[in-house]
Amino acid sequence: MRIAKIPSLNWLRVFEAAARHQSFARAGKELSMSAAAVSQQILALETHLGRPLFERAANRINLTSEGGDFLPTVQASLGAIESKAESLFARQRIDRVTLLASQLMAMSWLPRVLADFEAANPAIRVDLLVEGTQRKVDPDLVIRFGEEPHLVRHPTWLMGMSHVVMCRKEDTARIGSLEDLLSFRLYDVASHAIGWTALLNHNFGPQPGRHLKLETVDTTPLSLMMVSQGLGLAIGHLPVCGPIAAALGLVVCPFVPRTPGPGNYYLEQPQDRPQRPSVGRLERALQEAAHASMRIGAQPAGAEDGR
Amino acid sequence: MRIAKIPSLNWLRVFEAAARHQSFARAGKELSMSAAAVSQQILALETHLGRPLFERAANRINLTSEGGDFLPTVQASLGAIESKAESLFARQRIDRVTLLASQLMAMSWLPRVLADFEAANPAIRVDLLVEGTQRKVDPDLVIRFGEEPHLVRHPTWLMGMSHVVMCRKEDTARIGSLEDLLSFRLYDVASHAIGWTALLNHNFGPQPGRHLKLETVDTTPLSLMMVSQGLGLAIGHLPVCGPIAAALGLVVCPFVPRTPGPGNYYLEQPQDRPQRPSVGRLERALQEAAHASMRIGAQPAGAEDGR
DNA sequence: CCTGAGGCTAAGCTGAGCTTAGCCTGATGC
DNA sequence: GCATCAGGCTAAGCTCAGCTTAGCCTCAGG
Repeated sequence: MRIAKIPSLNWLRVFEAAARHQSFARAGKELSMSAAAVSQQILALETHLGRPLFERAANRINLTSEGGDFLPTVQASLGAIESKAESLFARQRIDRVTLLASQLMAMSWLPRVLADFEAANPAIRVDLLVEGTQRKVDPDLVIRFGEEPHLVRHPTWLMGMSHVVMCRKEDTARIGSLEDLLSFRLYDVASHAIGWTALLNHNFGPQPGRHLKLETVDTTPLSLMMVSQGLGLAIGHLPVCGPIAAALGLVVCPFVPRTPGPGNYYLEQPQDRPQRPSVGRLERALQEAAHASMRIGAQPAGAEDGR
Repeated sequence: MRIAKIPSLNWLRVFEAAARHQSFARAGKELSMSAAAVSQQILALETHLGRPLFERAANRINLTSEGGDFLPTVQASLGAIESKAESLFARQRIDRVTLLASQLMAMSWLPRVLADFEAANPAIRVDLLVEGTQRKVDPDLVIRFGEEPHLVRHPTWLMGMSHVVMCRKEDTARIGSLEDLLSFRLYDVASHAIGWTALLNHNFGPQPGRHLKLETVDTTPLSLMMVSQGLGLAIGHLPVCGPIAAALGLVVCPFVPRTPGPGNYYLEQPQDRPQRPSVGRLERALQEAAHASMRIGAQPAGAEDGR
C-alpha cells in the first residue's frame, strides 16, 4: 500500500475544509455532513498517512505543522481540478425552456423559428408542448390565441392573422368565379369561429340558397392536408399556416382577397416565478420572427422567394 | 449538484490511467481492477460531467477532445498531491525490523545497543522478540548462541563469551579463598552447559568431597537478581551480561579468573527473502557494538568508567 | 453549577464499488 | 468462411466505506 495513493478525494476535501474553518463542526456544516463523519474521514486520512494532521484539544483542533505543509498543495490541486471541470463541462450545460403552443403553431410556424433560435443559442433548448396532449408539464412560456379586440395592444402581442383560401398550385387557374369556387369541397375547422359561410358573406355578400359543400375537420393542418390531396379548399390563417402550406405545396387562391381576421397571438408566462434570461431571449426571438412574418406576409414559399 | 465537485478521486485516477493506456483493460491491470469496473467508473465520471471523455469503438476507445483537454490538469493535480504526500509522509514511515534473541541478550546487552541504533536511524524501529515467548512472528534477524568451535569463523559471528563470577560490590573483600567462595550459595542456570562444578574444576582442580551449595534457576537474569539480593553468587557471561549486572550493582569477583568459554553468538536470518537495507544496517550495528564490547571487556559500568 | 459547543466512539444502515458471467464486435489466422 | 482472441458493455450479487444517530467527555462562559 503506497502512502501517496490516497483512496478518497473526499478525505482531501474534508481535510481542506476543516483546516480552513479550524473546526470539524463548521467543516461538516459547509459540506452538509455531520461533525462525526468529518472526524472519521480526517482520522482515516491521518491513519493512511501515518501522521496527525490536526492536534486535538478537548473541543478544538489545531493544524499540525505537517498538516500545514500539506494544505497548500491540496488546495491548489483540488482547485485546479474543479475549475478545469467547471470551465470544460459546466459551460456545456443546456438550459431547457418549455414552450406550449397550438397544434398549428407547433406544426407550421414554430419549427423553423425554433430551429433558428436554437442555432443562434446553443446553450438553450426549447421543449415544445402541443395543446391538447396529455403531458403534464408546467411551461415556461405559452403562445395563446384570442379574439378579443384589445389584444392588439397586449404587451406581449405576437401577431394578428388574415384569412386566405388555400388551394393547390395547379387549381389556381381553375378558380375564376364564385361558381368555380363553390364547385370545390370546402373544409371547415371545427374550433374556428370564422368559417366558409362568414368568409364568403364577407367577400361576396349574402348567398341565400347557394349550396356549400361544407366538410368539417378537427384541425387546420388536417384541412390543409385534404387540400393537398386535391380533395377541396380550406381556409388558411396567415402568417401562421404559411410554412406548412408551403411544405404541402399549397398557394393562396388569388380569387379570394386576403381578409383580416379578429384573432391575435400573444405570449403568456407563469406569474409565480421570475423570468429566466433564456425565457426572455426566446420571447424576443419569437416576437422578431413574428414581426418578420407579418412584414413579408409570410405567404407560402413557392409564392415568393423560394425559401 | 455542482459539476465541478467530482465525488471520487478514484474516478480521476481511473480516467488518467485509461487515457494513458488508451485501454480500459490495461488500465484495470495497472490498477488491479477488472475492466468492467474501469468501464463503470469512467461512465460514472462522464455521466457526472455530462460529456463523453472517450469514444467507444467495438473493442477500442479513443479520448475525446474534451477528455484530452481535461487530462493534463488531472495528471498534474494527482501528481502534485501524490508527490507532496510522498515527500511529507512516506519519509516518516518507520521501517520495522524484527530481531529474535535470548532473554539475557534481550534484557542485558541489547537494550542499550538498540536504543543507540534507533537514535542513529530514526526511520528504523527494532521489534525485539524474546526466545521462549509465544509470539508467532517471523523474525528478520536472529541472534543465536552455539558452542560448536567452528562458529568463531562464522561469517556473521558476533562475539564470544567468558565466564566470570558475579558478586555484590560489598562482598568483594569477603572472598579471598576458595573456602570463602564455597560459603556462598552458588546459582546454576538450568540450560547452561557450563556450571559451577565445571568452572571450579577448571580454575581450582577437582574438588572431591567438597560440598557445593548449588541452587538451580531458569535464567541468567534471575540468577543475577538473586545475587543482587545478597543471596549468593552466580556465573556471568561477559560481555553479554555486563549491562544487566551493572544495572543490578554487581561486579566481577576478582578471586575467580575470567574463563573463556566455548560459546559464540552469531547472527542468522531467513533464507527465503532478500535482506532489506534496514536489516543489513542493524546487522552491522550489532557487530560494531559487539566488537566494542569485546574490546573494553564490557565489564559492569561501576567497575570501569562510570558509564 | 448549568448550559452549550465541539470532538470522540460505537453501532447500525445504505449504496458505491467491486466481481463474475455472459454478450457483442472487430481483428487475425488457418 | 470459420474459429479464436481481445476488449468493451450490461446485469446481478456481494461487501464494506461512508454515513447517521446516540451518548460521552472536556472546556468555556454565564
